[in-house]
This record gives sequence, structure tokens and C-alpha cells, in this order.
Amino acid sequence: MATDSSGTESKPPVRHHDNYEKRLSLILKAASKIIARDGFAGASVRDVAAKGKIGLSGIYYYFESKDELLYAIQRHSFSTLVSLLKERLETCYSPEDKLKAVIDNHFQFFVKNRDEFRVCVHEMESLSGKYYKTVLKIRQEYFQLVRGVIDEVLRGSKDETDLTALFLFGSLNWVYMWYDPEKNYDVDKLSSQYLRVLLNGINKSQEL
Amino acid sequence: MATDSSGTESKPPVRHHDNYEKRLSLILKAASKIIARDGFAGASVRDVAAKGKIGLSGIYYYFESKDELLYAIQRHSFSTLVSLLKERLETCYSPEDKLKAVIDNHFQFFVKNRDEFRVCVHEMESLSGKYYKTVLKIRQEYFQLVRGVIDEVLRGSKDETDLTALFLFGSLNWVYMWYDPEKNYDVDKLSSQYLRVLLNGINKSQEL
DNA sequence: ATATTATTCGAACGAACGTTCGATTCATAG
DNA sequence: CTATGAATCGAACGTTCGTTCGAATAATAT
Repeated sequence: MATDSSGTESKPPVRHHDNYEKRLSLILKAASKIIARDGFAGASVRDVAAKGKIGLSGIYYYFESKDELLYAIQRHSFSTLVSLLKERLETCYSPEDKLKAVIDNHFQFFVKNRDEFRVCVHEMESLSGKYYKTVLKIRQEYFQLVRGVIDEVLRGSKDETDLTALFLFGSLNWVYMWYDPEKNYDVDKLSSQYLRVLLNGINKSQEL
Repeated sequence: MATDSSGTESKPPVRHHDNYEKRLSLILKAASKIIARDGFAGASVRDVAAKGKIGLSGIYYYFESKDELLYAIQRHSFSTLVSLLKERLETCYSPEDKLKAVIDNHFQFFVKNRDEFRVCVHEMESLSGKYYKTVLKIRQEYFQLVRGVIDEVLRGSKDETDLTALFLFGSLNWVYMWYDPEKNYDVDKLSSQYLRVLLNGINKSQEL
């Protein structure tokens, strides 16, 4: 990750032009859109290039392969998700508040980054090798974070905490299959309702 | 779908050999395995053919295209899921019993048809046109069936019922991402626990 | 046994894919 | 202004893809 660490060979330092970063994130945005629409295997680098207003071979100046493109999207998105959650959790005290922060954070990230979210959830297993392992680590960090919060609320057995966490992730991640931005859901209301169901079950949902 | 209905041209009646059906379902089984592993876009007809112990072109004697292969898997699986649920619901009386039947049925179908389940959930949007519409109808029938049951339990607003149904589907469908057959979960226990969480929430899960 | 037709196969097609490469353009440093 | 290297491009490579087709095989009916 370091731009210039000593290897066996001294590499010439790379001085990027001013809009290198903008181009890069433009390509990432385009790739997210295309991959979200066609799936990773179904998406073509040519389509990504077209959407990103760059030539086909231009992509390979910024990324060494199609795989690295997916890797970059997932790594960046998951890292952001973890960072945002950590920040939020610091200002929470009760276990229930933390759980609400988890749900809020997840939903909000989804709403603000629909394509990236979809690519992260739907293409979890499209990577392999080094790329897969690196992303898996971040995903696991996120899972453990959420698992810890659930454990605080639940204080049950390990198995129960695990299962509850998996149920939670299921509901949260499934959202991209039915959420319609046209209908303009209130995200706060969405996560509040979900928190209530999770805490009190649907039998009590009439109250309040 | 009819083998011999009057069209503009009279078609010669097709008399299949004895193991036509067995071959067909063997190919479907093979296709489910390959598509579950590689995704629909990533799966090659050649791999399906190899897994199904048939030549590449042999596939096209049974199916007219790769799309129809996916269509056949989804149509058959969703139809089965709906039929099984309908059967079960007939022997249930209380709303809670019905809800348990829904969850049980879904989990059990998953455990007994892992590849097909995955293909149904993960490749929902890989079809288009006529194929997509037909499968969508069955899916919607299933959704309405489940929605009705939830409504009986919940007796809340339309929005609340819809959201709860979507949460439910999320958790249920996500299972293929974490279920490990080696660990030999007790499916009954799984669905019981899920029913309890759904009904009473995690705050009460200590009891019982 | 022979005719019929359901079934299988090998070989090939054009299209689309990911990736590479040398030339070219552009921005920046001196 | 000139030189340097970052950035872009067009064209092509070799592979793999879904699908087709005519010939070969296997099963059934007469």
C-alpha cells in the first residue's frame, strides 16, 4: 500500500497529474454501475470504459485487471462501512442505541451508495486469492463489530448471538432487492421500524 | 408448454425414449451445480454438459438456449416451493402455526435443494423477457402467500406487513451465504429459533 | 431384419471477451 | 521552449463463449 517502500529494486517515483484521482474514482463509479447492473461476470470492461468516458485500454492504466477493479470497489466500500460504524458506535452508550446505530449505518450506506452496496453484497464470492482474502478480512471485522453489539443486547449463548447476527445481515442486505428510490422511503423510519421488530418482535408492533 | 397443441403447422408427435426424463433432470441437476458455483453469466454450457455427462451440442437437444436452462431451474423450483407451502398451510389453523409452516418450508427446501435454491435467489434478475415474466409471476404468488400469513399474525397496516415480509425474505434467503452442511444444523431448531425471534424479538429470547 | 426417428456427437461458426503493445497526446518540470 | 514522462488511444492478440449443423448412433415399431 505504501507508495514507495524499499523493495529489491528501486522503483522510479510516480508523480501523477492533477486529476488522476478524479479519473480513478470516476472509473470506479462507472464500474460499480455496470457491475451492479450486469453482475461481475456479465459486465464487460468495454462497457465500464464507455461509461467512464475512457478508452478500453485506458482502464488498464489505472487497474491491472478486471479483478482488481472489483477488488477496489469492495475494499473501499467495506472499509468505509467499518469506519463509519466505528465512529457512530463511539457516541452510543446503551446496547440498544448501538444496535440502532448499526442498522442506521447500514441502511444509510446503502441508500447513498446503491451500486457499490449491491456489488459488495452480490459479488462477495467473485474474487479469489489475495484479493478475496483481503476483502474477507474487512468483512469479518465488520461482522465481529456487529456481533459484539448484538451480544450486548442479547446476552445469550454464542450460537444464538451468531444466528441473530446472520438473520440481521440477511434482512439488511436483502434491501437492495426491493428498495425503490422512486418511492422515497424515509430511511430513518425504515431502520426504526426494523429495530423495533428486532427488539420486540412483530407481536408487539401495534404498540407505539 | 403443451406437447401437442394445434398451431399453424401440424407438428409430428414426439415419442421420447424411456430415459428422456432422467437425462433431462440430470442435466438440470448439473446445471444447478455449475450455475450455483459460477453464477449464470460465469457458467459455461460446456461445463454444464461435462457435468451432465453429455456432449456440448447434446444440451441443445433438451434446451433451446442457455437462458431456457436457467428458466427451467427457476420455474421448477419456485413452483415446487409454492406447492409445498400450499399443502402445509392447509393443515394449519392458528396464524402462528402458519408462520411456522412458512419458515419451516423455506428452510427445508433450501436444505434439500441447495444448488437450486441458490440459483433461484442469486440469479433472480438473470432472465429477461418471457422467461423472466413467467418466473416473476410464480415468485409473486409465493410472496403474496407469505404476505397473507404475516398479515394474519400482524394485523397491522399494509406498509408494515409489506416491510415485515421483506425482512422475513431477507433473512430466509440469506441463509445460503452462511449455511455449512458440514456443521449439520438442526433445521427444525433453526426455524423454531427464527420464528421465536420474529414473534417475540431478541429481548425475550432468554425465556424458554 | 428393416425402417424410422429419437438421441448423441464432433467440428465449426461468428461474436465477444480480457489483455497487451506501440504510438500518440497531453500536462508539467527545467 | 524543450524535454520528460504521465495519460490516452487504436488496433490487434489469443481464448472462450453460445449456438448451429450434418453426420453418426441407439432405441423402438413393424
